[in-house]
Amino acid sequence: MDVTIADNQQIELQKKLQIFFQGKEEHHEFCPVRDIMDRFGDKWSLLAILNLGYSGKTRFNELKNKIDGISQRMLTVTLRTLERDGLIERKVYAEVPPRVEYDLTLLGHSLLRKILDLAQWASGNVDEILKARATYDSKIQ
Amino acid sequence: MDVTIADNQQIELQKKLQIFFQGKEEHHEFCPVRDIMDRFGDKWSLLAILNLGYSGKTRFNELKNKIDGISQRMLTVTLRTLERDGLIERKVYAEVPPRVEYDLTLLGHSLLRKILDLAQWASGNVDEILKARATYDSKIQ
DNA sequence: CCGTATCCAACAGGATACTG
DNA sequence: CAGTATCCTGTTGGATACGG
Repeated sequence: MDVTIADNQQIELQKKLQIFFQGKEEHHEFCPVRDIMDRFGDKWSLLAILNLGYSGKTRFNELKNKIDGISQRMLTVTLRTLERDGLIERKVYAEVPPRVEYDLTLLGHSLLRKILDLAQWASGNVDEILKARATYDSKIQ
Repeated sequence: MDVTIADNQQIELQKKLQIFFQGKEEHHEFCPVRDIMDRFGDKWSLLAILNLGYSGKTRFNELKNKIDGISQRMLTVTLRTLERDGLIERKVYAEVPPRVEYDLTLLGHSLLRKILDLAQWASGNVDEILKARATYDSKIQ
């Protein structure tokens, strides 16, 4: 047999793709997945998760300082959404002044790992992408 | 020594996080990475890449039919952006009527693999997330 | 067949002011 | 301190019509 590593990778890839396309005329059927992946799209979710992963248990204003440029409103909205999805947990301490601490859940940590994989890919390919953009832009002028 | 697998994973995680936070007061410094990851956020890029990965070389209207719900405008916009980033390539055949074929580049294929990893995570955790949402919603009415 | 151009609605998200 | 509430703007993306 003369099966290369590349061939095996290709077969593996097709298998995974099958999972998402099998027997579905309507491809938007796997929307729950998209729904979750949309969390990658909003402006602050990734940064919130990265910062919580980096710093661990963090208070509201502390987090606000770490995530540069985020407004109070958007931090609240972002944290609520992540909490609702079970990715972070919110602990309120009955003190005066009030203290609220946020931290990743186990689920959140498992997502963090995936985010870092992705960030690693992006980081490793940013040069090639920027080069591609430059080439493209110079051609269409 | 009594270092568990979990401990090692944690250390590995912190190492990766360091890469993105090292010596940066301003965390938005690693924006090129975010810039790329924003492609995950828009409404159609992922579906375009998944479909191209699944079907290989595909024509414009063929792709339009496969990606359910996409408008002509958005397919054009999406494909242009992906082409500019060097993730897909566009081949025009000088025929009448014109024929245009799109396909993933090598870079696009490498991104496809990451997307599938992510989709696999999402797919594997969608139940837990939906359960978390239900719990959250029932608590706050 | 494969687009571009134009217009328009919906929504994400910023600024600001106020509260338990 | 840790939020809500309100208002307002910019961007995303859909619908439609037209062009090479």
